[in-house]
Amino acid sequence: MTNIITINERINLQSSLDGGQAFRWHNNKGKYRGVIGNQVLTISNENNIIKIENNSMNKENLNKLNLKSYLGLGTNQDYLKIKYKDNKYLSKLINLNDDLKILSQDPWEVIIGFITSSVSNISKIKKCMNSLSILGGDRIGSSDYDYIFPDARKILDIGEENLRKLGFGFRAPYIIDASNKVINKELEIEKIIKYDYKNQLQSLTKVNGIGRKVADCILTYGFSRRDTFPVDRWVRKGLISNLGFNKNLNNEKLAEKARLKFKTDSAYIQQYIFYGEKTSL
DNA sequence: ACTCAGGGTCGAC
DNA sequence: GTCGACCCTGAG
Repeated sequence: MTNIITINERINLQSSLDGGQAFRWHNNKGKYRGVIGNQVLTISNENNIIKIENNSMNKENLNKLNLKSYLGLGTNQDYLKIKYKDNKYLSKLINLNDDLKILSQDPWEVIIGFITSSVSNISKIKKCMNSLSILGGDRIGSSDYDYIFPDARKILDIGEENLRKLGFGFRAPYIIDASNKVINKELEIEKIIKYDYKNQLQSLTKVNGIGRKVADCILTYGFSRRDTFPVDRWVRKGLISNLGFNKNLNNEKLAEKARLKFKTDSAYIQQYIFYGEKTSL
């Protein structure tokens, strides 16, 4: 039984786990506790080595490869520093946040998380997502937030009115729609990974409450795409103010342009810009 | 108490 | 393509 795993790589836990990609990691004195799959884990940095502890009630063996994949550790993005060294704005952001990693999370939870993100803020998204998992999910650990995220069936059992009571507001019917479309197979999550980008967007945006920006986030954080460039209010600001993009373009056009420019660097560049603009670096 | 804005999207025009 | 509506909550 492997209850502790160490990985000799670097990650900024704050910006990666709690910077707006994922909404259910809880910081307790620098250690981040959260759920991956059906296990409760605590992740910390000790002497520049990543330490992952299993805190589940029913512990299963930790799989190092899966954990590395979740944490975006398989690949190294140091090359970005060199590639963009002549761009003052980007090189500053890259160097300031060089241990920021893009996670590969459970697609369903990401779908609900980013539907919830619409005109909201990170702290409120976290509140909603945690309340929902507590109300509808199976408890798998001893702490308040140790729950598996509820599946579509369980969310339908909870119902729109209860989602509104939890604070989801006008997003509640969107979440019900996503759940319905999963149940009746209008949205087949396990198939989306095989589609090309255009069809992925088309499938996801069939769901009420998922537009281009939310779909791009879902594809990035839930389906491991890295050639996606979600454009929100912050990223729009960065692209226009600091990278010379045309302010007359709408967010979808900006996303297309940025995606063409940055190709498979897109997801990282986008996240650097998001993080940078939000913390006004 | 009141205004404002926060990882947008939808439907009507 | 543009515009108002949409829920709620914490900050000022």
